[in-house]
Amino acid sequence: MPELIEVELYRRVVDRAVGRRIAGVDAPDAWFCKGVDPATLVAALTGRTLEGTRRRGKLLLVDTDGPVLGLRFGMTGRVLVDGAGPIERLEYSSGRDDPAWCRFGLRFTDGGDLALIDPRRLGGVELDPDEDRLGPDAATVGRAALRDLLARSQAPLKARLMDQARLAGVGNLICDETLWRARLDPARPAGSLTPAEVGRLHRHLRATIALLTERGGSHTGDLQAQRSRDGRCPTCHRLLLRRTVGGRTTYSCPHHQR
DNA sequence: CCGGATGTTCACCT
DNA sequence: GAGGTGAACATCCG
Repeated sequence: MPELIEVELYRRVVDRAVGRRIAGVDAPDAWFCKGVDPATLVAALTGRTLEGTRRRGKLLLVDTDGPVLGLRFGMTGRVLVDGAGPIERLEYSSGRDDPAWCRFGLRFTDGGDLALIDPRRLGGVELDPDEDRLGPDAATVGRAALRDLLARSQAPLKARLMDQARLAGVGNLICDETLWRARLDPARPAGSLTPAEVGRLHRHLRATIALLTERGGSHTGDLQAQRSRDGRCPTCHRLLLRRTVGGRTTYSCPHHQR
């Protein structure tokens, strides 16, 4: 699930726990603790109070009166506070809930808790993550900054937009939906966009993020509904082109996207 | 049974 | 240096 949109929903969930004090930490999976061993993580967080939450791209940051806790969700991670997640009616899970999938947890002194559930284990937790390894957040990036991060690059437009070090938060689904709405070919060299095209991309990037957030997730796009072999362009109903761009499966309309 | 999936990192090529 | 590819992680779904 997690792209920028989902992580923002998770941030609001974790925000419910701000002000609480950590009574205990569960870190049963050393592999899930990135750059720290579980014992160090437990010691660093126990007794701390949550002071606030932030998000940069797909990285969820939890400020405490001690270290900053970084939460990543990979492809299948989600977070629960006091057993509850975001108000998500389109949760795709088929009712599975294996306790072994809880990769990290906080117990609070008020009796509540936070749990990071991640079946595929592609997410992770980190202490004091290096936030500057990420580019500006895609939800708020300015037009000039977007222009600059695309300029002079021969890489495919899609690869550049999904390069988290240059622009943070855009995942495969948001990217395809945005480029379809902006009528831009994902394989175009990033640096080949005209100023008008950059403006269009900037407008559609923000509009698409806002729309999909309102609809409830990265998977609610119009193009997403056609993301299958015989998918067709929602606008002209021609068969969509399916190929790999920037290492990811990409759908686009060869008629509309240039 | 097989392939692919909303992500990231790293080794290894060109 | 810039890009590209494939592997790895573990599970579900078509």
